[in-house]
Amino acid sequence: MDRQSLEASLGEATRAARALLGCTLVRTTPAGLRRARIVETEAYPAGDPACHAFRGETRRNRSLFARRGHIYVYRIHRSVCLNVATGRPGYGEGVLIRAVEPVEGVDLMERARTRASVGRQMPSGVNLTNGPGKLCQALDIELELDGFDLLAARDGAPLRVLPRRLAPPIVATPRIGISVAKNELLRFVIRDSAWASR
DNA sequence: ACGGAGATGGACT
DNA sequence: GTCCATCTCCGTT
Repeated sequence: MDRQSLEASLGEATRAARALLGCTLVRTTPAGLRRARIVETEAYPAGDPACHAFRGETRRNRSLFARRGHIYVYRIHRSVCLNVATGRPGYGEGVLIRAVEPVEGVDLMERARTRASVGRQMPSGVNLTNGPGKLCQALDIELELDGFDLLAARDGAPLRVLPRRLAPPIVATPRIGISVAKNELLRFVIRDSAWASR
């Protein structure tokens, strides 16, 4: 099977996970503006047992079934994770954003991470955003943003994604932290990025 | 009402 | 590598 038909069989999520690499997340809060480049993603296609939508739609995973571009934000232990839905309505699938590279508003990110890490070592450098929970802390992404439509967002919206100029070099690896479908190459990283999680 | 699981992060050995 | 903090949702009672 060639790569195109393989990706087609895995759904839109895989293409989107690659396409999001190099794009810029723009976060606007009363505190100011933060920008960060996406350097690591994971695809969770429809029909994948590791996908939160695998067992059908529930109140929690509702946003994964929304139209392409809606975000699915959920809590895991003490962390919050950010996903972008990629399917047509009724197809639960999406992309987990696993790491970003700070571009603007680093001071705000440091403050947000420090606030969320009271009593622990102050996060800095790559440690600011090199994990799915860390980037949500740094960008103040909370559960309230669950269901927000990224693609309808305009200038000044709480969260936007801006297209990249050039397609970056990409490395595919197995996904991290899951208990099923561990061997699928559905984690995508910008090659040699220092800002990836591992 | 209750128990368990979870796409994690941080501290520590 | 190991441990565990601490929360939400979900399936079952």
